[in-house]
Amino acid sequence: MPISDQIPSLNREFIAHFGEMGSKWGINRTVGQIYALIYVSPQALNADEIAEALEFSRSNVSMGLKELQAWRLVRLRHQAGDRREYFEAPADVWEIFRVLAEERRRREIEPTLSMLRSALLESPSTDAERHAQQRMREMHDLIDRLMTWFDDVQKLAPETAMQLMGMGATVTKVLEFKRPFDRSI
Amino acid sequence: MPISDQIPSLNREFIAHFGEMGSKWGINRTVGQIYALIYVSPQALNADEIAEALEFSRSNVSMGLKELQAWRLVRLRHQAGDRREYFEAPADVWEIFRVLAEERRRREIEPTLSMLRSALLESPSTDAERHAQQRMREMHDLIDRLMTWFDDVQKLAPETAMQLMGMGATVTKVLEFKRPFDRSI
DNA sequence: CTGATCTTTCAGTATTTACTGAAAACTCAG
DNA sequence: CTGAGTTTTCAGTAAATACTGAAAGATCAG
Repeated sequence: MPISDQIPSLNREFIAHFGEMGSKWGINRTVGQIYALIYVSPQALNADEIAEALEFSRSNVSMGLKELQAWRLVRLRHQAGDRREYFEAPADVWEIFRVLAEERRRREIEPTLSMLRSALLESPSTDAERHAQQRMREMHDLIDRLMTWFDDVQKLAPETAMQLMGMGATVTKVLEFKRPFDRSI
Repeated sequence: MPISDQIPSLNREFIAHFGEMGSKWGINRTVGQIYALIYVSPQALNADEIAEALEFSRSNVSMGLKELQAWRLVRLRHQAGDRREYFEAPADVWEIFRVLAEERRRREIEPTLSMLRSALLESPSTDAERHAQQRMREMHDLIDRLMTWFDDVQKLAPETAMQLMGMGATVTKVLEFKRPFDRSI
């Protein structure tokens, strides 16, 4: 049964959107759609159901699921008396965000940081190199700072993090007020 | 003069890295390398210099620069008595981060938010649709919250934002302490 | 063990994306 | 205006990526 027969139009647009956006994030169309389908599904799905619903080849679904597992975006479950593997997306959206951020960090940020770190160990011999190294240091320091901060927030319980976000503007005001008295932070 | 002759090895690795990472971010290898070259360069570069240094075709450089301008990552300048266009990267790394975040938001987040908003206006008719809509609402609300918070931080002066980040852990402790007395935040 | 059921791998093909060279378009000094 | 210097466009080609079907590999009930 093809997607258009089985999936409500509400969900169809959601799935299609994830397919199109997929390439803007690091994943491809297929993977995006598989995730979207699982995300909105009320129960866990097996690979055949996904292949049928989205009209992808079985092997394509297998590869897509493998990638989604590597991203820790879907979870594998088994159902009693059924040998097939069922997949579901974690329910807590804050957890999803946290996992996504962690994975992107590991894949995209850390390699860059370590490249920068090793570049900063070199001794520049020309002015051009000295300038380049300074630029790299600035980039390194910003990323490093952002990551340290993110670490802190990531450790928070969801509710606390939400609180912190809700306070964005408030915290700012406190800082503005505090600055004249304490420049050490 | 090819890249290997002209560019110090320190910079070569930086440029190569940005090329490889390029595809993980939404840009391609060429665009990544052009940006890296401009970023570490002590002075603004023109298209011919870039094409020569990286051994890309002139037209490829032209397209790459167009894309970098669309991302607002490079700035166009003119030098006295020279008709050619010179390109440079903004010096302030915090500004670069801000611009990048803004662009990604505009291109990747906003379209998703508006898709979700319109899906939330539909009236679900089945249980499956009701469930899907609830999931979409959770996703919408999280993204919306993150964006609102980010708006607040984005408006800060760089130094204030840095302060705020430096306080990540501190603010948390304040919140943990505060919770028993005030649950309203 | 055996064979039924399910998953993964992979070589080949299709599709998409990136890149080039040639030509068109633009810009401005003279 | 003219034309030399410069940038952009675009059709064609090259390269990379995604997708498929067939076959191999697992797993497990009987």
